[in-house]
Amino acid sequence: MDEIMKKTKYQLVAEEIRQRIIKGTYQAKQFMPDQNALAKEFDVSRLTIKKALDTLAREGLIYKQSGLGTIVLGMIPIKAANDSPANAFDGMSKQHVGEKIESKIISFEVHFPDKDLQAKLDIAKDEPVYEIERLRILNGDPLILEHTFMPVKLVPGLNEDIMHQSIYDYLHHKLHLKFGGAYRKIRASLPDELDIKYLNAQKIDPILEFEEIVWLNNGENIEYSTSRNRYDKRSYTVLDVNNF
Amino acid sequence: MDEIMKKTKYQLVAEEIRQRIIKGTYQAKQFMPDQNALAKEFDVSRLTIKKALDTLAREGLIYKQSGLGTIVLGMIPIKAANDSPANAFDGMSKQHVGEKIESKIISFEVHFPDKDLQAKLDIAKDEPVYEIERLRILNGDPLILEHTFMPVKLVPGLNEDIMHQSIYDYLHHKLHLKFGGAYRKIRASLPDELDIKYLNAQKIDPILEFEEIVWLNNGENIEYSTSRNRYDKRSYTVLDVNNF
DNA sequence: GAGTGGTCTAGACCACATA
DNA sequence: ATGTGGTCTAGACCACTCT
Repeated sequence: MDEIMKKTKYQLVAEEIRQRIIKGTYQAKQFMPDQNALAKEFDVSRLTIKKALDTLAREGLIYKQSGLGTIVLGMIPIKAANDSPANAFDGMSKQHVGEKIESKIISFEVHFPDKDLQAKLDIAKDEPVYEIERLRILNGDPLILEHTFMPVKLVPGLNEDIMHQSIYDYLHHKLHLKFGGAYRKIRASLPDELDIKYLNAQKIDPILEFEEIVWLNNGENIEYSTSRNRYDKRSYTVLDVNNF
Repeated sequence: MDEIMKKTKYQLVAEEIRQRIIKGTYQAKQFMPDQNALAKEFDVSRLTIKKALDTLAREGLIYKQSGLGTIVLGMIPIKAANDSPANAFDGMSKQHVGEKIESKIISFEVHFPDKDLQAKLDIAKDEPVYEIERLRILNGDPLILEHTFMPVKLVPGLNEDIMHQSIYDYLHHKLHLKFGGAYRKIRASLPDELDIKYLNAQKIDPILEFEEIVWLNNGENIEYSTSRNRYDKRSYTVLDVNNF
């Protein structure tokens, strides 16, 4: 485990109900007990039950319908192991535990941001930024080519040693920064020279590209980056649920 | 407007605060008034304020940090007009109001599902399914090639006339079905013969592919589909926020 | 009409960040 | 120590779906 987290009541309730769904105590495509019954059983208020069910609904395990009841959805058949879940802030290391991750640094520069980058990072024109190109290698196979910009003032002491490991760990555990959120844009694109050189992409191999802005819990933008994935190695998943 | 919806208190509060952020009454990268002050001002309970702020946080307008306060994030610089938002259940028509949408039907068949499709739609092997291939054309340009499977029992009376218009409207307004949620998988892929023929894709043009399962509010799966987008025409956006 | 989930309140306590 | 947002309660009313 990463950190010891004190669980709240609704998290404990959610965990128990999740187990019941997985174990089949609550069958897929069937109604669960209603919120009042669950509140009585767990000896908590109905609102606490509702929060627990909200959590499970966001995971796609159940669907709540006002006036009707709560239906168990169960497992989703197109999920796969190499999907990156939509809400993943952890670095690659957390998504590929027990696998071998290497990083090759292609370039590492500092300069002033141009107009476009000033807007994306929301910084002044005289705020220096790091520009990093890094190749992430999973079990010996080139997987992602990252192109990252970060304000120097937010990431003091960044060096090649850190970049060979996990930048995420450095930000999180050494600098004690916390991520607030991220906005991602996903598209397909043609391979460029760098992709061909480093990702071993063929001239016609499409690239799955992510463009993203990440901000901290205090609202400052910490990163603007594009990352280019080999099309045959990665896909991305999103769960949309009504009424949230 | 599509439907007249009675707004709840927290939706009204959210709307007012959203306006204040847009108008600049609450400045980006600054703290908003705290929840108690807002509760007093709007004369509602603090929980109602919290629900309103949760809504805005999910939109990426603000970020809440326990022990600190609520920070206004403001507009996100990499958003663009042709992005499809992550939570879009509306058909294309709702996303492109005032633009000309046509549909060309490439094939329309009925048959029994194979093992794979039985799992994806969660139906028995003797439940007939529609199989539809449709080209969606926006303002004269081929945009999306859809390949859709739907159980016949859930969509009675489907015909070519409806498919030329909006299937979404037929499901929603004629059959009064309601979508519960969707699970989407996004990847880049190589163009196949159909893409080249109908999307006017070149042999090397990558395709942005969506694979999705959609379920109704009663938990039944209504659709399994793959849709293939011209890489230069569409991108997809996702907002991730911590603590939800 | 009966039963479901959604909203809302007033008040309480807790976890957390800053000073 | 103070103030923030997060959780939790008990009870109430509402909107919705099905019979």
